[in-house]
Amino acid sequence: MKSRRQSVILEIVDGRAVSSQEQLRTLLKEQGIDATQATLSRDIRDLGLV
Amino acid sequence: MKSRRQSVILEIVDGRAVSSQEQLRTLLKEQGIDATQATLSRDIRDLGLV
DNA sequence: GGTGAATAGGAATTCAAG
DNA sequence: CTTGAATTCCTATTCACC
Repeated sequence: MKSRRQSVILEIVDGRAVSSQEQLRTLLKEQGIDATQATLSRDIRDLGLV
Repeated sequence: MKSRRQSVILEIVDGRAVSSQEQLRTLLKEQGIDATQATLSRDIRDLGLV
């Protein structure tokens, strides 16, 4: 689910500095969320993140 | 010459918004300066540009 | 020390497909 | 409308070479 994934992304980014989409991918996986780099790229754009 | 090239880069960037190193490369060429993407990447780092 | 060619690396976009 | 795989695009780095 997109909104769930995006809210977890915001939590992760809020807590620590994430330096790459692949790292974010790993952190999301630890939270039980699987997504590809393409999807994370879109989420980051949608959320207005750097 | 490196310093000459870098000062022209600063002039170009000051005037307009440059969105890629290839575009900068083209603009430099119009000024008679030839350089590769690798060199421009180093110049941008040296000049502290984004 | 500065440079270009080639390569690696990361991110955005395309192209089906669900 | 959302996604993953593949591709494309852009930048940084490596590896000679001068």
